[in-house]
Amino acid sequence: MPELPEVETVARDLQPLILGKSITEVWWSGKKMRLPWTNSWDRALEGLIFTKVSRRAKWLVLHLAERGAGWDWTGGSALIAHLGMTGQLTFVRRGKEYELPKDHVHLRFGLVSSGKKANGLNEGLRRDFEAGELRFRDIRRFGGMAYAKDSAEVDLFFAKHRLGPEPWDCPLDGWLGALSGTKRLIKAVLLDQSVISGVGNIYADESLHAAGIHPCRMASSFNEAEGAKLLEMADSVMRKAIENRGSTIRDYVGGENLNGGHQNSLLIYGREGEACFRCGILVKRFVVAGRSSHFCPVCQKAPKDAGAKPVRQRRGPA
DNA sequence: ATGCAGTCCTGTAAGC
DNA sequence: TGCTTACAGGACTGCA
Repeated sequence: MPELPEVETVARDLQPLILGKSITEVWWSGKKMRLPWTNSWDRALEGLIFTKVSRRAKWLVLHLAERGAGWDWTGGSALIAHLGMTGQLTFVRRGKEYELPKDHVHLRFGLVSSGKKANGLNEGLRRDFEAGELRFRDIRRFGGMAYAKDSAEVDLFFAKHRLGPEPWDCPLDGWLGALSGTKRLIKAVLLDQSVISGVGNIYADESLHAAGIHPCRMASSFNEAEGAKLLEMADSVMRKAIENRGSTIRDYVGGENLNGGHQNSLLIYGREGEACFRCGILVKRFVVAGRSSHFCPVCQKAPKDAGAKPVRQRRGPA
């Protein structure tokens, strides 16, 4: 499930692979995605050159320039992608297409080297100028891609989605204000992209565990130290996950179709019934804020009025 | 205005 | 063995 660290890994992988390449053709499966593709974008994209790959929260931004535009130019048009739950955005070298799964592929962008010498383009990043295709694959189609024809449209797109700051950009006073000003459980607040962006279910559980806070705590019950601690843990948990190239629970792959490595470092998510690494007590799982939530009943003390719905224990093999 | 439940979507695996 | 059903969850919609 791609969250900020997974999307950051895709961005870092893709940048050197597609930088300086131009789009020769666009193919769409015709299947409806969460972010609906529009046929008329195909013609507009042909001939455009990738100049930069960036990320905002869980969104990927593939910046494009018109042929002849300055190489250091990063404004202008862009392809914006969200990976949803099972989205994969990878660069596939020509001739290697059939080494990768071809089911559930919804968008393919044919790419060739622009043939231009780089003026100001970081030579170190251009390690590969082979032709190939940028491929969007998404089993559940909760993700999708959109084209924004200029920087104003890119800005409008992100304004519409009302993304809050990422953990490392989140001012403490704003965060504490958001906690005190809501009647929601802390788990729901962590997952609210307009309050703090980039955190999904996995890293919300990891952050709460690292901070020793139960997911059913009312956000408004936090004192300053608790709020600061949680923000600090969200920051460090995400940074470590980025270092490990994200977590592959099932379908996530980076921009080079490689699995992440952080799934082996998760301390609480997916560990129901296993011993807490800190205290040895068995990890529990409840549905909180409509999401499966993993926590340690000792390290993360439950509030007296915890109102989570118990989840039926999954039986292992007989 | 606020918060919650329901919805989408398909592969996987539990359970009968 | 084979079928049915529950589950995974990001972001949005609709309702109370």
